Amino acid sequence: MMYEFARIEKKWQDVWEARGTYAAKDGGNKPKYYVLIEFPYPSGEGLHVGHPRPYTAMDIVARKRRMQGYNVLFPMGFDAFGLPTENYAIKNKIHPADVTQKNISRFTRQLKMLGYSFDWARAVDTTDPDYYRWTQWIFLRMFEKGLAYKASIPVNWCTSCKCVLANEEVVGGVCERCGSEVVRREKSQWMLKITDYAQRLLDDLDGLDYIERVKAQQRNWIGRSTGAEVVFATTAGDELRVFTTRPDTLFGATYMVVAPEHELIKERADTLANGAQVRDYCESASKKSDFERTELAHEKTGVRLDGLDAVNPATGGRIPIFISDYVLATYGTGAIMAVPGHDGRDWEFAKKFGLPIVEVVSGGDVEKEAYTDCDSGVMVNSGFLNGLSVEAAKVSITKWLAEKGLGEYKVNYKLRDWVFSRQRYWGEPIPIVHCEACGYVAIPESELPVVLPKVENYETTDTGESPLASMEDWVNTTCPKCGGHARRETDTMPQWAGSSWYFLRYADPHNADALASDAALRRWTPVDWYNGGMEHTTLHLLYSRFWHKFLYDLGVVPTPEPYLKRTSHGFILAEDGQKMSKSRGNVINPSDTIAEFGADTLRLYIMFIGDFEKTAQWSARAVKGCKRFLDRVWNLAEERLDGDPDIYSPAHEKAVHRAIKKIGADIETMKFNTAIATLMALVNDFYETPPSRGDIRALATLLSPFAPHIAEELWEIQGFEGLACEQVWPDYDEAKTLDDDVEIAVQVGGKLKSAVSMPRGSGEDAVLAAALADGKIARLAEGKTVARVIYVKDKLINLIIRDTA
RNA sequence: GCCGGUGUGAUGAAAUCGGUAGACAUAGUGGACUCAAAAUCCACCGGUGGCAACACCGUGCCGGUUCGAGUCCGGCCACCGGCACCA
Repeated sequence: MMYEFARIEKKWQDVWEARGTYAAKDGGNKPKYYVLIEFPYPSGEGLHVGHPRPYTAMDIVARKRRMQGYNVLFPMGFDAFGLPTENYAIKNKIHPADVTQKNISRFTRQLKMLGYSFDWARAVDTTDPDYYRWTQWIFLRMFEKGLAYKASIPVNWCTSCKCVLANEEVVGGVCERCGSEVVRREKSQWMLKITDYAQRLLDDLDGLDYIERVKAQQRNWIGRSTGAEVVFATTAGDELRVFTTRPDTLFGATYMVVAPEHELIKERADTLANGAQVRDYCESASKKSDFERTELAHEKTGVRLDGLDAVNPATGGRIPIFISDYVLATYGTGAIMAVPGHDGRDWEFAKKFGLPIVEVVSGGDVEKEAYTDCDSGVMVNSGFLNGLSVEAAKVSITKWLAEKGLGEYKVNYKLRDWVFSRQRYWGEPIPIVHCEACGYVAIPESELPVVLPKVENYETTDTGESPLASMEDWVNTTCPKCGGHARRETDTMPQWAGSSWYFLRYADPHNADALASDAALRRWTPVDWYNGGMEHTTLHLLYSRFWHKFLYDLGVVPTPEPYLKRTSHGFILAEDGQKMSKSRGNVINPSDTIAEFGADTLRLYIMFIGDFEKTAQWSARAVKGCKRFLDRVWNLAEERLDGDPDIYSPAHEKAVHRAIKKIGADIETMKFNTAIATLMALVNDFYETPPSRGDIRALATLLSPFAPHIAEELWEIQGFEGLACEQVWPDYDEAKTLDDDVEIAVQVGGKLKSAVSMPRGSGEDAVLAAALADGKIARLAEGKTVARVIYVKDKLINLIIRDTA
């Protein structure tokens, strides 16, 4: 009989669905285990081969945990708000909600074809009003606590999406999504104060089992640095505050620089001798895109503020103030003290503008380049700091500043608040109205959800307003506070809103009274193991940690962190080594592979392709190898064998015990490729010596997390009890993994020369005797002295041989 | 520049602790089966020299530690990912 994968796969998918095999059970006393993968954005293109890599990996983990006796929650859902759907809808004149429904059903169908053990009854859809009601609810709690606020700030404006972007969405100066130019625009935006949580987001990483590169990237992104805030007085009586990580170099501050957006300019421009020139500079800086300002503008430019100087609080000397775009308005105070002797950028600027460079840390040559080392070097030209180390000087000057009321110890972060408004239609409405009398007012909880109205025209406008703004009947409303006239907020939330808490909803997906019940959250959260893409490390992963901490502070969730363990998969490249894309025509559709070889083959191949964490290249030829393996498995067991299903054959007992050990360990460390290699090697053994019924039982059990359909079919053919996927994960006996006789390598002078077979556990004397009895070794040792013997039990013996003196 | 990672056959890759480098697979070569092909099964498969036994070389490069280094240490080089005028 042929291995009819299409029939078999459909058959078992139907059985599992009918029996509710993979439902997470809210009762019972098994320990829980929550396995999570990032839910997909249901794009119009359907499933891509990139999707099954993380899904199959975590399906294997979920299946193994069930076999290990856990009550497993392994859910799936759809992150369905977002621009591609909206753009597709505009182009094809279909409502985004209809597009979304169509895409979700296609994704669901494709995912079911892969035989994943999701609990489909818990599926969530972020665009469902019953879902986004709670997204809005969380936003309102943040608004109450002052964490959601409106501010007019320079934002990143994507010229193609006609929409603002979060800092995290701007990559290399262009829009992360469409690659178009991003420019600065001053706009009033809803913001979320993620910066209030910066320190906790940083500190709590220490206790988490995240892969190191994820932790490192989040730490970098949060960007904590310590130093001091120092107050400089200006000759006009202003206080000019700066942040510095090197307060020790204060005596070397020979000028100051403020960002073009700094308040001081607005206040003082009129009083300056060169006010017009300063304003021109500001204007041209504001017109530059982020790209021009950061990537191209390494040549320093700037203008001195004529007639306004500052006083260095340490030296008492007058120093000039400049305006330059190398100082960022959004970091620190938007102003710096410039120490050209010990900062590369300040040094460059000082050289260009002919400003004095003072050495305050000895050890370099400040005329040649800035000396930035702070580990070695001694303070000079620095009054009371002279002779101190840099570290001691930092402490001393900070104390001095605090005593004089001129400054204090200060921590700064690169992390900025999260720009939370989008001028688009297909997102969650922000549940706020603006009342002329009361200002911004929250929609009462009883009126949630604020449902996204059906509009005729959801195209974007160049004015930077959401398509909702033109819906007069919807926009005009009454103020919940005073009953007067009010206008609804017409911006919507970014795509990252719904995904910031979706894993909580899986615990209790149909709850109408809360985002999830307290009991359900206590039962299922936190997530035990979360796998997702590296591209979400500073977006979704950081955002959802922030939301979760906020919910923890409110007492809504029981733990301060949402995910205990985080792993990440590599991308799948096309066969030509390029990224898969429609335009290149090199996209592999999983459905085609399933049709040709079956879901089990695809699952196996995508896991066998290479190191799970690394980028891998698709190979159609290698897919066939996995199909060949399953054919070989099929041939072994397609007819019912006789014999005891619980006893391994003497010929294979050792190999089976080893396979159980190896495969179990490999799943835990995500070395799926070597786990599959172990299965292949076991089957190769079975071709050399026919397996018993018990051996086949072990094979089907071990294979079942990887290739669940064929495992189930063989299970049935062999007449074993129950389902393969419901078996207990087998134990191995360490003693039975070991050989009675071992091959011991014999080295002479560290070089492999021979090998001897010895009983396991043999002592050095016996092995040495056997080694010397070996013809080749005897020849090498003839007439010489064995000066030293290194023996590694059961592995190797190394003889150091010298000429007899 | 900073942070993280990688470098091994023709190819994808293996190698818990420093202990027989190349498991498993793809491609290839030879054979069996077949009228033939495909499929399947069996064997070989890092390089050089040799009829062979065997010898020498071999994990990006240079050096070190060690009886012994793909693995540890120091110094380079190349590539990939992230951040970047962050004071």
